[in-house]
Amino acid sequence: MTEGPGRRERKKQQTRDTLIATAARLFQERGYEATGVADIAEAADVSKRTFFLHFPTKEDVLLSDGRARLDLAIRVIEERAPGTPLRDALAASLAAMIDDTAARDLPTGMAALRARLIVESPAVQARVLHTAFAGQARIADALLDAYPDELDRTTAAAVLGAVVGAVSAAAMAALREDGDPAAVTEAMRRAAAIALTTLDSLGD
Amino acid sequence: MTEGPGRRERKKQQTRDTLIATAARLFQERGYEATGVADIAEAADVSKRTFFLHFPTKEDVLLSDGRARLDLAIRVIEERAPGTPLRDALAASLAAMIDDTAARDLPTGMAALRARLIVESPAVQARVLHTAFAGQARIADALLDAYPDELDRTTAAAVLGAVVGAVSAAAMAALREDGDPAAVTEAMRRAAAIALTTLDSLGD
DNA sequence: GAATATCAATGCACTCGGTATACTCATATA
DNA sequence: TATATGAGTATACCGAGTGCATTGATATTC
Repeated sequence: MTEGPGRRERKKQQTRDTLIATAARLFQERGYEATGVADIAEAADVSKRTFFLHFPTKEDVLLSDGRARLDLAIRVIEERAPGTPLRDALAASLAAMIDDTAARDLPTGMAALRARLIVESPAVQARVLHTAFAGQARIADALLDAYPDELDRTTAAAVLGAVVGAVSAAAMAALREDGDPAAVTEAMRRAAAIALTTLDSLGD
Repeated sequence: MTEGPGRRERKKQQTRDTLIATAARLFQERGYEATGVADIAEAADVSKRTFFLHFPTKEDVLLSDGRARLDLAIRVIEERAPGTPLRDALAASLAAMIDDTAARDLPTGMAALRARLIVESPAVQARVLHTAFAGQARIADALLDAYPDELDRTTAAAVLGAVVGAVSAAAMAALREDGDPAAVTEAMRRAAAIALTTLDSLGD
């Protein structure tokens, strides 16, 4: 009895993977706006209805791995070593996300595609921002749980907003200037470092 | 010959104002999602097509005054007194936006409505974020123009991202906790102050 | 091993935001 | 008075996303 998911679950996952790969290819070839959900479904040989069974919106097919990355960031905070200072926990959480992106997405070219589409499609941009914002709120909650004596809810939100805002904006600026992935990653790290200084002034 | 816009222009403005007022009322009464563009147009006694002649999307009818506020922020930076330190210029720009919001929107109830809709409608939330992000990039450009020796493009983006991100996240958190406008404004000011400390570490 | 429950996927009709086109008519201008 | 402009209209259309009833493969129970 090999554990693991059964055939049904595996087929479901396969459908999902096919949809992601197909969408990525079509977006690459024709551009985001010019590719309809019906086209993706057609090319993946499933119904349009099936697409929406797997992804709530067209944009989400691009952000499929975002939740895993968010979980990672939160886990880093929750599983910190006892006595870890707030600043270090947040820095580690950020670094984990950036490293994970660099390690997983950059080689596959997914990061590059996503970057291109973020720059060229306002709809994607809006969706990414919204997702990031929601994720940042969850991290803020985790941080508040972990350091209840040093933070209140609004301050936690402000700190996370500053950090995520800085990283996002820097990444976008770097993307627009030159798309080199290494340069973008470096810009994100620098922005994170800058924004983390907000924590140094908290005990006033 | 009274100067000013002619009758045509006045009627156009009137149509626009009617649309904004009608939309606000309907959103108030029925909620955002439950109100269609067709409903708004119908209630304002114009065609649906006319609505889209005035506003590019349904969300934009709520954000009609955003551009003026952005122009204000940029003007504050451009018209700073010679020798004003970077930090003070940015702080003044931010304060001007927050004050303008408090002064203009809070009395009319428009801020309260917008706040309610931001919290309850993901679509509005995404649109507001996107607008804020685009605006923040323009302020970053203005800041870069004003202080070319102290900033590079990525750093300017990071700093503005931190500030706007902090203020946005804090405002949202305060909105969710209790909708009191004074509390929200106060949270925004505190977040701005926190995020501005990023500037203290720039000369390293 | 047959009966039954579950659930991914389907087909279809529908809503709604947004657009294209071709038009009307009041207002502005010469 | 003649002409040009541009706000608003009617209509048909597109694409994203949903509701609903159905099918068929896989999982579970007896």
